[in-house]
Amino acid sequence: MNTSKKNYHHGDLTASLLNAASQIIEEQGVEGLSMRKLADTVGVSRTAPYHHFKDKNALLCALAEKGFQQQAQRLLALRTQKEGASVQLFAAYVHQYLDDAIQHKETYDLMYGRTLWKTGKPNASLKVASKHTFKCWIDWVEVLQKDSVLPSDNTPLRIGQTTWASLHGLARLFIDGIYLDQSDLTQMKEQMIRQLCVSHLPCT
Amino acid sequence: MNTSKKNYHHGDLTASLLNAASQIIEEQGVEGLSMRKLADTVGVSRTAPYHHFKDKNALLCALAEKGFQQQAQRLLALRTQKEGASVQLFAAYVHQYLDDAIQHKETYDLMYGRTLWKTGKPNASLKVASKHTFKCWIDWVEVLQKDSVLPSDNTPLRIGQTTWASLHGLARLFIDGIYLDQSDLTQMKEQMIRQLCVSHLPCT
DNA sequence: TTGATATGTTGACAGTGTCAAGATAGGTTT
DNA sequence: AAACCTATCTTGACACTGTCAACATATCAA
Repeated sequence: MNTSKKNYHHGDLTASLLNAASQIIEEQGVEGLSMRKLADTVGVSRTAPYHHFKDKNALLCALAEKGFQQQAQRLLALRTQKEGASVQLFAAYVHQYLDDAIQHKETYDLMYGRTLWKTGKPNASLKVASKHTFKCWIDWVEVLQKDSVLPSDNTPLRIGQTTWASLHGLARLFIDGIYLDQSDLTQMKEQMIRQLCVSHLPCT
Repeated sequence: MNTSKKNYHHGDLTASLLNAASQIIEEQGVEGLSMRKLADTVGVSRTAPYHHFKDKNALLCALAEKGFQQQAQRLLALRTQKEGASVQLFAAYVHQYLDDAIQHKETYDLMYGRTLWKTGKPNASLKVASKHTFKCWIDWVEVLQKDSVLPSDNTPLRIGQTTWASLHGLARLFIDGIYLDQSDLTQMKEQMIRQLCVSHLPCT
């Protein structure tokens, strides 16, 4: 059929490839993933994967897409979780976002790195998934603005863009190995929260 | 001699390689640079460059180092330039930093990308150069704190780290092709400045 | 002149992504 | 049941990559 591959020769190569690729990337990064090695780990010949993914790029897009879906779900969960003040929820999100990004460095890099967005061509469905994730973020930003957590001197889009850019930048510095001191991270996260929130400098 | 290569066979291969490589990278990015093509453009055989650079990595490090030196000089120039209020100077720097990063995307990526810092091993002298550039930044941050442009609720190091991370994040989003709308950039830069500066919310 | 050393060359090896041509196995149609 | 189509997998091949080893030569010092 179309969607569900039955036991042809391998079983379910599509899924096996995605799983193996995901693991290799988590361990060695995108640079460590080669189609040939991947095929070898799964136990098929070099070109077998090309019957399931047009390209190496297509495989990576599919992988990244899964990451975006997970992140979108996490964002939605946060919005519904109404217990606790918004400020603390936001602070918790910042911590979570960065911890998560750093714990899964390589996946984060796959999702937001130039391998997919610049060098390769992002898939149509990958674009959709990432835009949806971003929309979830913007929606939450709007709420945070109403709760006076984030500044209201601009549209939710702009505030969402710049605040996210800040988080992204911090994440990248650690992920790319420019900053390495994990001990700095905690303090930087807290400073970043102060920088982003309205309550940054309490007016009297 | 040691430093100045005279007219041996080629003339000055070291410099020629750096120039050609720099140009290729500006045009096609790091991914578009291959040692073989580079040697070909310069007009030598494939392995000739290896007598001037131990590695492809070493060549890239040398290239990035030049970038850091330029940036450090620009930072120093800003600090001595005392005309105009500090706030406006800082705003101008933010604009310049991002415009420059985006205009020379590929060089920026070389300097701060994972190609050098994560995948490859950054040179000893590259580390020195980048640290020096960063120190220039921190020194200026200290001044900006005293001028009440940047917040003083933390050390110059921390403030410097987080503010720079924000700029870096914004730069990366455009460089990596995640954001493409140049028209958004102007507004995002201005919002970012507001986010970073103390005057963000004027206290009455 | 005699070396030493810096610089350049060709040949080779292992690795990469991916196309083309052929084999086979599964499901569908007659 | 036989015939056929198509999804899947295979081997072979090509052009590309970084870089090592061995060899050639040009330049400078003794």
